[in-house]
Amino acid sequence: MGRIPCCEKDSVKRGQWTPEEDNKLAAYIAQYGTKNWRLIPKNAGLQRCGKSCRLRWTNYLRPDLKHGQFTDAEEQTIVKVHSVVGNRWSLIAAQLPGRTDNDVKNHWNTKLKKKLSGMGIDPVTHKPFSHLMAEIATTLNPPQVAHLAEAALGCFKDEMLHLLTKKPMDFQLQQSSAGQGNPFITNKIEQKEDTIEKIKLGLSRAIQEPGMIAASSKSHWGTSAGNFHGCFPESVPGFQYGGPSFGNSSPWNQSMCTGSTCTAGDQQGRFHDKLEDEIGQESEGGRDIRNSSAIFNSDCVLWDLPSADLMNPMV
DNA sequence: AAAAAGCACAACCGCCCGGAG
DNA sequence: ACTCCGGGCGGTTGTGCTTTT
Repeated sequence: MGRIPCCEKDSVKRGQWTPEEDNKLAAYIAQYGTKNWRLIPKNAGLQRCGKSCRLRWTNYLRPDLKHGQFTDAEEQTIVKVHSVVGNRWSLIAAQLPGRTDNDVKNHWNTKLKKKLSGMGIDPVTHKPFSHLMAEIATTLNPPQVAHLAEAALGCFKDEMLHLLTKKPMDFQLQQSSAGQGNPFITNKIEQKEDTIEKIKLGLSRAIQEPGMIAASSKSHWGTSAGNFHGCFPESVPGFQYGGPSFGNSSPWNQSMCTGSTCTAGDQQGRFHDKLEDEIGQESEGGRDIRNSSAIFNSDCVLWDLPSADLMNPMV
């Protein structure tokens, strides 16, 4: 059975929209509105599928849309809301006037995910990678923990190398400031290996450190910088991480979600109910992620690396 | 200077869901 | 109860521009 297709695929045009098509669609909608998307392309004289017209309108032509770069504030909002509702792009976009779910999704996938990863934070759970590894490690026996550390390094090594070597100047500056003074290029490979070794050592230690595990299960990151042994970068220009989820209210922080197949929908729904209120209050009263800046004010404890060593958040 | 790789963004696809009739 | 439609979503592809090699 199944539904009838929204259009005959053979007879519709696909691909990039031309300015002419845009004009036709915009003019038609301005006159007749968006009542029936199936009829719109036909009536507007467009060889397009109704769904394609709807997407073009909602994602690009709508007059209230904002085009251009996301601001820092918008990025922070995305991260903040995402930490509460996950990949519900329309919900996130609703907090950003003039932005569409597709905009937000694209921006998330192309920039913000990398930015968070670069900060050592898992973009799915919004927890630091080290924290996640430690949580997993609590369920394993010591021999398995060692394997876990190896596996984790295998997973992250390529990305780490990418992040660490993307902007050689950072290394160069750090090297000279450390008084070592060797030319960057000749030491590049050695530095990579050295850094990987440091990460390896630190990660193994983190996973096996009982205090860290106890602390992480009790106090959530960002709420008590003194108890949390996580690894965060120092303040990133134009980007601050955190939000309401950094308190005990976040479903992520309660380990209900462990990946993209998160099943905590009910809880997320409840948090969503509070979301708009929270965001409203935060933007007005300043009770927001800026209060969790303590996170950014300590060097990485877990991996025994100064935060500048680990990541370049602006990659 | 040219080719290759990387990147950002627009657009599409297939599936699902809820509301209206 | 059923169909149709609009809309949401995750994933993916296509395209054009920029950066790197």
